[in-house]
Amino acid sequence: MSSGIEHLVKNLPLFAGQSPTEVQRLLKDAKSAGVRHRESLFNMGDSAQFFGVVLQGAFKLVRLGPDGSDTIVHFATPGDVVAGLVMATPSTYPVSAVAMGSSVALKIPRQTFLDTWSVNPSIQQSMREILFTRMSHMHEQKALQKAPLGQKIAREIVTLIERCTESGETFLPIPITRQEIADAVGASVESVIRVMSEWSQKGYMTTTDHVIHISRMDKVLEIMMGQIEK
Amino acid sequence: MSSGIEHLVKNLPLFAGQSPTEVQRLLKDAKSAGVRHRESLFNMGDSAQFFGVVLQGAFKLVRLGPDGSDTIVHFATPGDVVAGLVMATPSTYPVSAVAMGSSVALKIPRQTFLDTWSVNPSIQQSMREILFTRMSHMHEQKALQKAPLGQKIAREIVTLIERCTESGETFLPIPITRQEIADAVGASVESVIRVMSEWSQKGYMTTTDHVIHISRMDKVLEIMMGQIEK
DNA sequence: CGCCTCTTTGAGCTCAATCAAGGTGTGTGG
DNA sequence: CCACACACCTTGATTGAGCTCAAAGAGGCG
Repeated sequence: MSSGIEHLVKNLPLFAGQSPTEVQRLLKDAKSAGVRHRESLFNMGDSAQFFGVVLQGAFKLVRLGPDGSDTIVHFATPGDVVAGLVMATPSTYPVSAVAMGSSVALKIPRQTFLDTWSVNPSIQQSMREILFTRMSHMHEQKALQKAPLGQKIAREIVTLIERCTESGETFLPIPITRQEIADAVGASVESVIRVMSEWSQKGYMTTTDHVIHISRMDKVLEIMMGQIEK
Repeated sequence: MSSGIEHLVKNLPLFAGQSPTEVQRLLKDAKSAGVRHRESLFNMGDSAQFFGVVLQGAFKLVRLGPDGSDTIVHFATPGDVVAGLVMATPSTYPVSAVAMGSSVALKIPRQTFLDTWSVNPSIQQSMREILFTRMSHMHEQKALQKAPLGQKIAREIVTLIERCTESGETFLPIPITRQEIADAVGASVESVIRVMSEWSQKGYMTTTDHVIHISRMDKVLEIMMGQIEK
């Protein structure tokens, strides 16, 4: 464990209630890894030797479609566990984890998972909660399949902001491109741009350096709820 | 536990490797419940007092959209665990589980989960695998969002058949309506009918009493792979 | 300056949604 | 036994949201 990381780890809800010595054991052979923008923590298809806990920044979990276009399956934000489910059985990563902006993650070896994590009920509990959140999110998204594109985009942005910031903030602290939003909601870049440009023109939000700032959260929430047309 | 159920339980991969006495404990206060076609095992919003293990038939996990239309989030088939994730914390069911055809499920109280399941690493492992499968399935589905409707329907049917039958079978042993397929792939009934009617006319499949039988699996697989137009 | 990534805008087209109507089979009650 | 409701399937006509293709502007960087 490098210095300067401990405090980040301490604050993770994931480890809440664990004794310091137990945390030691849970992090046996763990390394913190800085990953630069666009670089990946692990790649789809690689043998899954470790799982990750996001400490800073964000990672997109990407699956390439058969045609080459890729789909963003999840945005992993600080506190999130990635590839936790694949540790159970020897296998390969089902997705790639690519950093969005400079990011930091703990890389924890599979063996530590098998030895320590899988027999710690409290950690298992935390991981179930994380999974549950992710699952709910996917379900909601599925339920919105037939909703207009604007609604999907609004929801994606809003929930991402909620997950990344102290409540009340109105900007998304991770750099995200229109293409990434498109990959996340299952739309084409052009369509995403058309929708979001309109919002910019109406003064609902601005984008600077790939960072989205919402100025009219009320309006965006209305769109998200489907109470507004377009 | 009623009679005639034991053998079903014995064969579940979920309990593989558990000693008989441990199985006893895992099933403390569990009841097997027969549920008739269209009736529900539990409803979205109800306080989550128990989770389920599907023994026979199938359950659709349904979420109602805000507009009233509902979305099928998952088809739970024998061996599947439903509402397993919500046992961790006291909460309400995030979906309804509705039987498709006469079905049977074990209802296992939350307390048993907390006492026994959550501290049994081997069971936890099995549940992780089940979750992983479900997660993969959702990811795949998300990756197909932009694929033509036929491809989505074909995939849904084929994977459902795989999960419900010994490998090699070519029919879906649970009664499913076009509406349900539509709700599962996120399309309108009419569109599903148009696609499937064409397949029937071409002799790829037949439907009798809501049971789908595939006669040209080769063709259906080609459609699923996107190698065929329409 | 050329290359790269990302954004933008326009034009045309297509797939699937919607609306509307009708058909079939089953159960139910008079 | 008929009538009626109900749940599901089918077909047609129309429409529109979003996709595709095409072209080009706007920063950042070696």
